Order: sequence, then structure tokens, then C-alpha cells
Amino acid sequence: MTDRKPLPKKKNIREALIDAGIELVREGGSKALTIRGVAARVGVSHAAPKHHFATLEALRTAVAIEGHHRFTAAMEAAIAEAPPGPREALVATGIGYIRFSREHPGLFQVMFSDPVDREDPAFQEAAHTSYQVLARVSAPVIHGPAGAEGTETLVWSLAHGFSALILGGKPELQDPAHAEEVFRQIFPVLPMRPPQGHR
Amino acid sequence: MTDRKPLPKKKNIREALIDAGIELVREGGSKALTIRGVAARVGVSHAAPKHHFATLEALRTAVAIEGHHRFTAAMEAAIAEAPPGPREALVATGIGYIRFSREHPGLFQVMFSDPVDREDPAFQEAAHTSYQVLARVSAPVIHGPAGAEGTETLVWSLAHGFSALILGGKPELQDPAHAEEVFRQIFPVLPMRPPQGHR
DNA sequence: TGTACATCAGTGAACGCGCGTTCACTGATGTAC
DNA sequence: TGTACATCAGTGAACGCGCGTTCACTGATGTAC
Repeated sequence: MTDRKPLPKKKNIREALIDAGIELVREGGSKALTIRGVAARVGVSHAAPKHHFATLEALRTAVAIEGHHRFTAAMEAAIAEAPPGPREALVATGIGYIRFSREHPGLFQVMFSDPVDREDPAFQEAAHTSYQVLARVSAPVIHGPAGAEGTETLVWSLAHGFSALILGGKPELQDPAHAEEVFRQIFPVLPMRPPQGHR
Repeated sequence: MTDRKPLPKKKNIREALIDAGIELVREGGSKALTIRGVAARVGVSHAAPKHHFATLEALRTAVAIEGHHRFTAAMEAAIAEAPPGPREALVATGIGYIRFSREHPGLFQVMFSDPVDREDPAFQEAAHTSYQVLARVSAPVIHGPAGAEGTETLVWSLAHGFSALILGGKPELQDPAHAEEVFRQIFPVLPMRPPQGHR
């Protein structure tokens, strides 16, 4: 009932706007991400976000960065929960990849398809970090064709393409369980190094 | 100078609207596809398209169908120009795939990412036909993991994912020549049947 | 052959909507001296 | 400690824009009889 000035009043509006953006995207797809929308969600005037994001693209970039952080965390969690061994870690990462894309299709589109500021160092770092997860678990397993670059691009293309086909509506992959089954059949086709006795 | 009634006056407005849509998408990306836009392009009132497309999604679906037709033709042309042999045909198809996606990024997005009427039989057939090109050239070459479904999905995921990474802005793949080189290194990693003496 | 009618594609004006943006302002906070 | 000033985040009203949509209409074409 008091005035309580230094309380959680306006903690961090910038973060609140980003979180609101992620919620809007989850509920209405990537096109639901608007300046007026996040402002209304946070309960602030629609001119307020201008002080934190100069343009809609800047807001979108910030949402994409947060998306990459969560994407990275999702893949790391999948690795942590996987049975031991490098092959299991790689498969778990791939499954985590496509599962995230299915559970957050709008956010995925913001991260990979919508126009963002690719020159933003924070975006580059966030995207690179999520990329590195896949690169890290691929390196010990895949017997790549042309060094590290080819190996990583191979694995990433396969996981990303599979996700894109799901989100693109390919009828045979619309059932999540079946799609994962297909993925588990496909993935071991990649040229793997011989197992090095992890049991 | 005469009135010439039965001349190429209003040949086929529906097709003209679709062509205009493809041009708009090429010039301004998939978001440039609007009812008012195609009407203005054709030189017709903005209420006219309603007689041919009930909703924006119906127009978008028609553009996506035409896109799939052109996509199919592009891959067939790449196959026709390739050196003889099933492996060469497969690689050429993959290259044709990613090349089309780079040359028509907006149309590619309409075809695979934007909301269209996936129940439309014409759309299903057009998408299936382009899919079948990749399936056809894959079957004799790839030693698939789990029958035809797995084989086709494997090849498609790889080509589609590679394209998506390019369009998504992955820095290392922005140079077309270098991207194709990487793709040519990656692709043969797939488990191929032994060559059956095609020379 | 002629008449009446239905159908259909396109017109042009109008509508409401959500959007990004601008602008003068307010009020709180920080800082120089 | 006090005063004057600058800075900054947020407000609320207003603007113009392009959008999909609606509606009464026009004019051409096809069809029944």
C-alpha cells in the first residue's frame, strides 16, 4: 500500500519487451512481432520501445538473439540427458534441433528466415554459439569429406533441412514421433568414425 | 486503330495475376505479394482479383504452385545438361536445387515457408512433382538406410537444408561459387551404390 | 430471328484496421559547481 | 549541502500508409424460349 519506489516496478523494460516478443511469436507466428504489440504486452505506451529499439528490425534481431540462446540451451540439455558416448550425443543434438524447431516454429523463423541485422555482433555471437554446439558434437564422430567446414555444414544442413521440411508441411513428417523415427534412421547414414570403445 | 474486340485484350487475367505475383516476389520478397499489388501490376482495379482468388492465401497458393512448376523445370534442365550417368544426374539436381533457391529466394519462401492452402489438390500435385524429381535421381544412386522414404528424405533434407543455410545468411556460404564447391564436397559423402559401369 | 433474363468479370469509391513514426510534453535521475 | 542544469525513459495524441474487404454499379456474354 506504500509507494515503494525501488521495488520491481520498471526493472528492465528492454528484457520485458524481448520476452513479450517471444510470447507474441509463439502465439501468432513471426508476423505477430510488432513494436506496438510488445509495448501493449508489457503495458507501456507504443512509443516507449523506440528508446530501446530504433527499428522493428532491431527488435526482431534482439528476439532472434534470445532465440539462439534458448536454442543453444535446448541442444545442450538434450546432450546432457543422452546416454554416454559421442554418437549418442550427436544423435541427441540432432533430435534436440528438430524438436526445438517444431516446438518454436515462429521463433525459428525469426532466427533463420526473417530479416535481422546480421552485422550485429551480439547476433553473430549468439548464432555462432548455437552453431558451435552442433560442430562440437559432430567433430569426434563424423568422418568428414573436406575438413571441419564440410563436416559441420553437412550435419547442420541435414538437421536444418529436416526441420525445414517438417515446418514446411511435408505430410509424412507431421507426426512428431514418426518424424523422429525417420530422423534416427537417416542420421546414421552419415560417415561415422569407428566407435572407440565407449562401453 | 479499329476496336478489335476478340484480340489479346483480356486474355487470361488469372494467369497474368500469378505472373505479376511472381515478379513482385522477385523484386520485393515474399511479403510484397499482395492483392492490391498484383492488381496494379496487371493494370486492373484492386477489387478485380477477388473474382479469381477469394483470399490472399489463395493467390499465394497459386503463386507457390507456379513456383513448383518452375522449380521442377529448373531441376530437369540441370539434369539434361549434366554429363551422363546417374551420379552426375544426382549431383546436378542438387546443384540445380540450391541454385534455384538462391536465384528465387522470395519465391522459395512462398513455396516452402509462407502459409498456403496445403489441402489444394493442385498444390499437392505440384509439390509432389518437384519432390519426385529428387526422388527419381536419388533412387538408383543412394544406398538408403531404410527404404525409399528414408533415402528421399535424406537427400531432400540435405539439399533443402543447405539452401536454407544459404538463404539464412550463413556467412561462409554467401559466395555462390564457394557454396557450390562445398556442396560438391559434401554430397558424395552420402552412401552411394557402387557405380555400375556407366563409361 | 428476336426478346428477356441470368451470369459473370471488372469498376471505383468507401470503410476500418494495424502498422511505424513523429512530436511536444512530463517527470525522474544524475551531475557540475 | 544546495542549486541549476542536462539527460533520459515514457506518455498520449496525431499522422499517413498500405492493406483486405465491401458494395452498388456497369457492360459484355451466354441462354431459354
